[in-house]
Amino acid sequence: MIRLHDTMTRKKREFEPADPKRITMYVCGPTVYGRAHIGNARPAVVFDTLARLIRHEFGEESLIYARNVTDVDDKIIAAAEAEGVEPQVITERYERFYLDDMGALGVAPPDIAPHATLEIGPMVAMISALIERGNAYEAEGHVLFSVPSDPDYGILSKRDREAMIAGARVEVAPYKRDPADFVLWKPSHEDVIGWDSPWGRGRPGWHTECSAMIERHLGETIDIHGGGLDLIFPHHENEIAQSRCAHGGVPLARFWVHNGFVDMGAEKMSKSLGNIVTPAELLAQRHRGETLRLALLSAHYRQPLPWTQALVEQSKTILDRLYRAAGDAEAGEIDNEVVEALSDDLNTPAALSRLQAIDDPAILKASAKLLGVLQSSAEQWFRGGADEGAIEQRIAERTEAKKNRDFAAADRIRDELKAEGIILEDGPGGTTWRRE
RNA sequence: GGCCCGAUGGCGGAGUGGUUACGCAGAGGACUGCAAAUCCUUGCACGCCGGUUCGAUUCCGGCUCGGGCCUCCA
Repeated sequence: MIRLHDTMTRKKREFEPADPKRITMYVCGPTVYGRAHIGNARPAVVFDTLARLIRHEFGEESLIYARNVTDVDDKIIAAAEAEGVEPQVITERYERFYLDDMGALGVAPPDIAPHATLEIGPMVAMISALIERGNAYEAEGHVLFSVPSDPDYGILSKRDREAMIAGARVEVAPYKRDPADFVLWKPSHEDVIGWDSPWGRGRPGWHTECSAMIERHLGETIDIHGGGLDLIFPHHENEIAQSRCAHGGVPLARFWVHNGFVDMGAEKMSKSLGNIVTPAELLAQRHRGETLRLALLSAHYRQPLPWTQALVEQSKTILDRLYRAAGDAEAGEIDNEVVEALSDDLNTPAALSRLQAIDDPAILKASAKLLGVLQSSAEQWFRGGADEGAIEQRIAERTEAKKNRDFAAADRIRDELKAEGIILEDGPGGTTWRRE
């Protein structure tokens, strides 16, 4: 039995899918205009882990996991203009980077990766439906969602109208009937990417994409909708409003699952604060993706996670030990306590703790797979990518020096290899080596 | 200002009404030419003030501090 915290009710509840043979999960994916940072990676890793758990619990084929790609957006347009290229050049490049980066973190591709630009038809259809139902209106080439038309608006973020108006940082464009109304469709000038629509040439607003893609690929009500905490308002609130109103009031998602932030110091890591660290940078510094993944799973997904060098190093040490413990074992049975820990609202720290207590290599290997770690061979982890021949030769030289009790020479060789990222260890059976 | 979340040892981090996980780092020891790895041993905490209770880190209230959202944001 899996229990999940649901943002809508702010409580942990038993996760009972509507159809255990067809569980639907949608997670807000990247807007592809720049390189993902570690904070962006957290939801990808968290929901990848949740997907592993669900598949373990309900069967490999039970889950349909969709993660969208936002490939039309004002930031993309701006980036394209800045480089003097077509938006597709930007979006294709950064989607490729995103998949590479997430792949390095052991994140499996989702089952479905809908692209906003390929879903314009469904979006136009949904917007039209909202207009027909009186939940949206056209104004100066824009189509806006009428917030006052939806009495349930605010159910997820627990905001009432007065609170939202008190906030009043919303742009009050002259064509808005109500300050809280948000854009479903906006006009595009001739030199900007756009599609023909009943309201003229334009492009969709961000919130619309997700609602339309969910409807088309997964259905009117999905089991799990995930994303970062910062998406609760306005993005998910708006998705809910659109979908509920377009579908006669049926709920959009049965569970709303939100991950906390990765922090730098006391603040969240974010591009606008300029305090980001990217997986690409860390990987370039010889850190392994698996290390970064473990670091991201070291705190419960709803807690803030302070990102530090020490955390990365600690994660590496833990993985070294796990790999030594697992050796070259084949995966065996999965440890039940690991499953139980994960089943309790994806308690990865508790699962990791249990993992470190498993002394059967086969069970360890199988159980670690639920967390998406320990899936290489120990040989690959400790030695992969190194120039074995050269290292063996240096070791032979050092062994000779040791035999002659020339410890200065022996230590020099060891230090030189250390500088190249190779650790030598003398054991009863001779000298062995591993990558740092 | 409104809404929301958090505060656990040097660090990371679970959890619990009563003997307070686990990991990293540290200390001591074994082993080693010295290391590394491994093994053994080991010190260290529940923000403040009240309340409920036989008993609170755990429940309730207040406070302080920190963070998030309210604009793009994982």
